[in-house]
Amino acid sequence: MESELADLKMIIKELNLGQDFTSGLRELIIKKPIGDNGVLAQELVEKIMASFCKTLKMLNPSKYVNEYPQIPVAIDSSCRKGGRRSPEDSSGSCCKKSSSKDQRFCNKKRKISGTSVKETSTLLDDGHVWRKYGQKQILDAPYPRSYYRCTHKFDQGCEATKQEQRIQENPPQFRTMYQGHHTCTTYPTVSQIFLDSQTHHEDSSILLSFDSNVNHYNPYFPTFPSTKKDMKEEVSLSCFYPNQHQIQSSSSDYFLPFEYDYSTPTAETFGHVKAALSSESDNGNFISSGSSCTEHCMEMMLGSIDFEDLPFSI
DNA sequence: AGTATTTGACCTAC
DNA sequence: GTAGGTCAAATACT
Repeated sequence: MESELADLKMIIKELNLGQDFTSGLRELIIKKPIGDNGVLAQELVEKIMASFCKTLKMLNPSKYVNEYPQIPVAIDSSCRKGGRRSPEDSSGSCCKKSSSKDQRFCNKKRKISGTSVKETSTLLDDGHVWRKYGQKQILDAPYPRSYYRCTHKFDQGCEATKQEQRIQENPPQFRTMYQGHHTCTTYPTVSQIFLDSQTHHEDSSILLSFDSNVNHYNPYFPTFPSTKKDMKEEVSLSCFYPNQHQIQSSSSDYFLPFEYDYSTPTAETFGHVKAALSSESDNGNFISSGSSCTEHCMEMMLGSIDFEDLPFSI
């Protein structure tokens, strides 16, 4: 029995390694698309990732959750579909009152590992869709703490949660604590990638895609931007991170000339940026530049461009 | 009507 | 025993 458990642990460990390697490969492909086969490669990587997740979910016994926190563990949604449950439901079918209560707090162990804390002056959109499920007044804290879970907790078993709490009124200061990793297949928006890049890669760059062709498969931007307003908000948000904002792509339809310094906007560089935003093609439009874009530059861009008049369709 | 938020109650970890 | 995290009915919103 013990040796079987040891074997299972080894299998899960190996699968986790494979998952990590595939994740690394995905990042590489996203950063450096490999020509004509790039889309196919991205699709294959997504399928491999899905396969790893599926296998790990099947193998994962709940008692290993703490030892392998990166394993996505799906909750038995058949016992809690649709969020609300009528009182009579609790006495029937799979969720008898006692077992329901047993399950209710099965994940209630206070999470210590796998957390990250951010303190910001504003409550920024982190790119994920959260559902508020509680608010609590905390002892000796002047402001209540809000509890959020990933909106895909029940449909995809995503266990990511976050807590938000105002810690100061003037100037406003908020503390956001993230717990768990997103295992849902809703890909991050530009702002999320940007926030991640702040945490993990000092010199990372981002790609702004204004692709309006829904058939063009791009796993990181499946629906972006869904509206022109969304796009404006995404671009606006990036203004908060002026020194790290780079617009870059190696397979762009539109290149900003590299000989210009886009960190100091001039009439000339503005013309390039505006033309890039306004251009259109069948394969989608990309802006590419080796220069970083400063907050000032982004603000001026936003001020000078009428987003409602952009030619691509939504 | 469907979805999201609010909020008091409940339960567990400490 | 208490503080903090979660549930779920009620309520608000779209």
